[in-house]
Amino acid sequence: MIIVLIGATGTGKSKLAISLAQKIDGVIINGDAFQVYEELNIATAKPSEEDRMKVPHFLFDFIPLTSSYNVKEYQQDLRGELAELLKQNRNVIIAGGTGLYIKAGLFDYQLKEEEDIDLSEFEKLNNEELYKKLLELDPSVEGFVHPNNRIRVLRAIKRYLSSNTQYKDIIKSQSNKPIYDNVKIFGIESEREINYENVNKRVDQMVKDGLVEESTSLIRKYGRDVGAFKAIGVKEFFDYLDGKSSLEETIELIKKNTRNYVKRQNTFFKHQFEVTWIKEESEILELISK
RNA sequence: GGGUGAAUAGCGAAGUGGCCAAACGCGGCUGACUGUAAAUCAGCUCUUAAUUGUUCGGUGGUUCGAAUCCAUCUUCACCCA
Repeated sequence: MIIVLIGATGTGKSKLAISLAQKIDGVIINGDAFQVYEELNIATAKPSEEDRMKVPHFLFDFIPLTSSYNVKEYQQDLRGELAELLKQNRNVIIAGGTGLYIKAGLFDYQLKEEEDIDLSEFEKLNNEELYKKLLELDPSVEGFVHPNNRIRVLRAIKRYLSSNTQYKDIIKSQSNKPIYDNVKIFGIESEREINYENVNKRVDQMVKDGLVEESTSLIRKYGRDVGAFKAIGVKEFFDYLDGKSSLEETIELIKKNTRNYVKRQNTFFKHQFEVTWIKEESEILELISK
């Protein structure tokens, strides 16, 4: 059985995952884009050593901070772990907040091997020109990518050039269903206001636990050009280190960014998954015992 | 007690007679999402079902027309006593 446990930041996913795993003799696989990185512990709210002793945890804390990781790699890693665990007939709980990663891993997203393609030619273009160029190459993305969304436009160009396949054909080739049997997706329901309060408290706790020290020392150690430093709780310290914002402002910004992130997560979950929304663990236990 | 300046939508801040329901920023809300996803991007944000109604500290004027001009009051800031 694969149980997917999603929910916005600050809804208590990790805790629930551990408790649930203990009850059903399950293991936990990380479904979070940033908890895969080493060294980034406090900002990502990675489960503690102690928690990891209680229940086997997979795909946590295993990518060097300075390497870049992406959906494709996660898809492979997740499927690799699942193959192994399902062979052993284990109950698996995938818990995390990165909807895209979880979806790409579980559903039949076609992410082909790609060669490196030099996009520097395209990067010189302005948004409008770039979008026009994209439509010349792959007209089927029209309506799927906003012209201002440079990152996506560039990605779409790269995807087309390296696969030579139109976007609509990639989508068509997929079933839009999980590739595994017996997948149950549960979402932790939380009122926005309570969720926000928890986020604020959680950030304060992180600060007490040494967030400032961890983030600033990692930035000093590795510089700023590190993909993983896009994490909330790290990037906000750039201005702090430059003396452009105070510690208080920085902490407030982290809270705000987390709140905004909560909103985006919920939008994704709501529209991209068929979620059974639950408030308590008992509801999951009841539903999976059927 | 005297003088000067300020008061604009949730906040900051433009606007100094018609093109103003009022730029812009922030915050908030909604949404998109197939290799940067804790990223990136879009829409909405006085009010109404609406080409509706009510606004720019209060009141009263001037004017065909006022957030913008005049008078007065209130509050705040600074300066002089």
